[in-house]
Amino acid sequence: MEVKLPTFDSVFSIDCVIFGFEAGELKILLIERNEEPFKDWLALPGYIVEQDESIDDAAERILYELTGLRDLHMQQFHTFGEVNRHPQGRVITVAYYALIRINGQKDLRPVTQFARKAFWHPVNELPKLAFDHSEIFNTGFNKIRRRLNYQPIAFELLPEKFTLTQLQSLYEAILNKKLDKRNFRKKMLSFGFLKELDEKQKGVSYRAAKLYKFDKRKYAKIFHNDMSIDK
Amino acid sequence: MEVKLPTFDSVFSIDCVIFGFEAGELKILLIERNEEPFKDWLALPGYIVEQDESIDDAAERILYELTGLRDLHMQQFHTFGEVNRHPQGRVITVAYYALIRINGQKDLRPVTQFARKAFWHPVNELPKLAFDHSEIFNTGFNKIRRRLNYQPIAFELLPEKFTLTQLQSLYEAILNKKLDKRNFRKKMLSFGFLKELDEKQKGVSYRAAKLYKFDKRKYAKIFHNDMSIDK
DNA sequence: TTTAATGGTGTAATTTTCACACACTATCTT
DNA sequence: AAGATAGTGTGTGAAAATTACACCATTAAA
Repeated sequence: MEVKLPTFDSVFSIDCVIFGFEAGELKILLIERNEEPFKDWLALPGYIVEQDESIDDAAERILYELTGLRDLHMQQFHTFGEVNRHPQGRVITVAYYALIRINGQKDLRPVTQFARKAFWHPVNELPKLAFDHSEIFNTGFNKIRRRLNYQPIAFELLPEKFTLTQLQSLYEAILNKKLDKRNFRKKMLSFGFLKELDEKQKGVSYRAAKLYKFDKRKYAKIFHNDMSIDK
Repeated sequence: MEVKLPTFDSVFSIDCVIFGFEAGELKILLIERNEEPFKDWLALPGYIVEQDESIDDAAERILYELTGLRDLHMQQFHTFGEVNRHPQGRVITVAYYALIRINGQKDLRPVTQFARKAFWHPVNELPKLAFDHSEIFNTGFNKIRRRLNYQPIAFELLPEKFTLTQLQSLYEAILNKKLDKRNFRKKMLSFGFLKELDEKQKGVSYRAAKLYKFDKRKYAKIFHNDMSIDK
């Protein structure tokens, strides 16, 4: 059974790679497509940009429509423009990423019929995705890995109050390697933008860890410049 | 006198920020436009992507048509998608950069009528450019400044054989600060990818400096991995 | 009270970064 | 040929950052 699809001329689209961290695992947000092409496939949340919206606005709108998530701070990271990346015609897509705390309460509700559902999936063992979305994901993952070194992106993935162990295991998940506990703590604390709280973890069946907060104001003061190389 | 211009729907374009280094100064390639809008203005080389070419291919073609330069290694660095960035309609542009040696011999010849001429202009004291090209330039300049720290891009700007002083002054031009000569040399040589030649500079009226080459193969061996943070 | 699980801590060796100044060489000028 | 000019080339010590490494402390559950 052949499905006849419309084709189109130049179209812009947006695709989103949204990272979350839950249960010690790094995850991304996927949707199950409800439309041809690639009906029933898993894909990154993505759709077509309208005439009268900037691409940044489009990214926010599209993510919301497909997943119900709003007000993330998304950043563009690459544009994919191979001729045949979309079977229906010429579609150039601008890829965005964001990092957010996964919030168990809020569930993910697509607003359009275009996605059947949206859900978190561990970044390890990702299935094959629609279009060139696997490649888009990989490019995005490499970007945030690099960016982790000079931007405070990890804190967007953790709850407001977190333990140093949680922070470390997030770094380990992103960088995909083990870090030394003592050195990690020493270094993180030396930056001076972590605020130690008077609270402790609750509900654990072992010694409770201290909680910390990321202090944006201190961070901004410390790093008005970048951390460049030489002198 | 009002000029009536066609408008268009979604269009992709490419704009190129091409860096060169000459006479101790960092320069970029500009064109003088010969078409409305912004006729007679200075602009980055840029034009519209065809239906049947990838954006990477388009970047090469467009740069060639507007400046006569070919076979550069261009890399995309950002996509600009504000709604009103182009007065004639919706144009989303993917910006590319490249770094090349300025070669006095070859002159710059636009192949299309769209550019009246193409020429090198120092990055300091840039005039106001057409469209949002000043912003595109700034974004690109910041990108290469950062990339200088982890990619061997400086060597693309120098002649094949160069002195350490030339290399240092290029770094200084990009980073816009003075570096210490002894520390710079020590560090550069410590990387191990500079090959010292038996030749010396010629035609200077002072002690001639040793010439060096960038050794791609050694570079590749040394940096198969990235230079990440911690352990 | 024991066990299981994780929290929390310090030091020494090594490497990297940084600040800093002067003698050398080639050419040009007089 | 002597001196001026202009850029080349080199080393060290202090300070800071990075790395490797192991054990006791605390809590809750069994």
